[in-house]
Amino acid sequence: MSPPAKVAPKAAERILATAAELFYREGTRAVGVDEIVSRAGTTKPSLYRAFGSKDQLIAAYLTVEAEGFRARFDAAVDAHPGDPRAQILAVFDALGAQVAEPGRRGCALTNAAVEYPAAEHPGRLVTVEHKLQLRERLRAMTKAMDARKPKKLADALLLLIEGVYVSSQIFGPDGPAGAARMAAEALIEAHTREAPKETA
Amino acid sequence: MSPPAKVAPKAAERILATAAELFYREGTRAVGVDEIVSRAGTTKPSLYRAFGSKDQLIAAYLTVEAEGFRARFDAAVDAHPGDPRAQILAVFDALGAQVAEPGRRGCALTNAAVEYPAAEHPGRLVTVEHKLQLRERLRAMTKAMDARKPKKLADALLLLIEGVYVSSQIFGPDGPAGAARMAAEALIEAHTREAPKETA
DNA sequence: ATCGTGTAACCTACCGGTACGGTTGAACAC
DNA sequence: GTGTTCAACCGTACCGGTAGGTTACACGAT
Repeated sequence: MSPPAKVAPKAAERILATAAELFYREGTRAVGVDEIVSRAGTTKPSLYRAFGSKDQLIAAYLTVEAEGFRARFDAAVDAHPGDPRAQILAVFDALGAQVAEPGRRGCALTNAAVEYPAAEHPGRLVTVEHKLQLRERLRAMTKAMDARKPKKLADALLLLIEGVYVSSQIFGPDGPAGAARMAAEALIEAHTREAPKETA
Repeated sequence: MSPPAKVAPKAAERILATAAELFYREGTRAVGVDEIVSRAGTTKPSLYRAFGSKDQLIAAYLTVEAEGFRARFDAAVDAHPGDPRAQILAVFDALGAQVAEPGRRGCALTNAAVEYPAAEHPGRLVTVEHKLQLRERLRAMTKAMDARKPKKLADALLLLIEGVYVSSQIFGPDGPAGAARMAAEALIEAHTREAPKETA
């Protein structure tokens, strides 16, 4: 009477969920595998059978985080079909709301890249690919709004986004992150205004 | 004939210099005290006599980094006395040049704050104070240029600065950091333009 | 029989931190 | 000049704890 129903969360899932919470809160380097498995109510062999190594567990955690980011990004975009300017501003609104949540500590992907400078680290690879995707998506949107220099505008917006992520964890809730949306508007305006010399 | 001349660099100085290099390159959590003292040609007791703990050594390292930042900031500001707009753009130029240097990995202070979420960590305290100072200095400059919303403009510029620092270590030299100066100009322009209707 | 799991022990390496004893050099009395 | 003293400064050797990672094996359910 329960076709695909697994009521028992598998050990691997519990490990990943527990690791995600601890990794995000304290940083991946600060959390040991012993703590993860004991909080997940399982044991080290299960972790190593399912993920191979701590580094690969970190990569799996970051992959989940990247999917979450994309989901929020898509939600903001889908709320304003055909209006790239409104889409980007919605992204900034969602971003502002997210970093204001208690317990938030910026972007898990970015944080991991800071923690692991080595280019070959599995977690870093996930981060780099994700950020390249983000850059591309922003570029597509700035092109769609006929910005004068779409790549520059997209990069400027990306700087704001990363700035929001890191500054929100250094300054508190009243930090510079609150200026992001207005800045994004101003940058978009500056790149799309018909202005001094005009081009269509 | 050489009153303050010490040709022999003391152990503490060597430790701090070595630690600074390793900490910046690899992250503070990735570097053990054993590696520091062995590369510095000394031993652990010297480290603990001079700095008390690894955390305090990290704080000392970050203090040095903060002084370096202030020195570069001052140099950019002093190059354009009485012209806050040019001062800020000079800061962005210096920033762009700095993060383009090989081996650079963003802001040591910011990176440390990401590594240590705990508010009480000595290194984090150094970072938070330094960033608050930076915010204040930017505010003073945006006020001096009669920006319409000087605090918002200063915060937006701060977001760009942090964005440059973190994105430069995720994307390579062709990353979004290259858009920072232009974005800063646009934001300053937007905050100082003589309103929708133009006047010179 | 097989798969997923937990038990329990074990490994090497390294972590941050310390008790203690040696070396040096300037200051002093003679 | 010589001998003594004393405080910095320093290194040897070591501590307990924990890190990530591995092994062999037993168990229960499908």
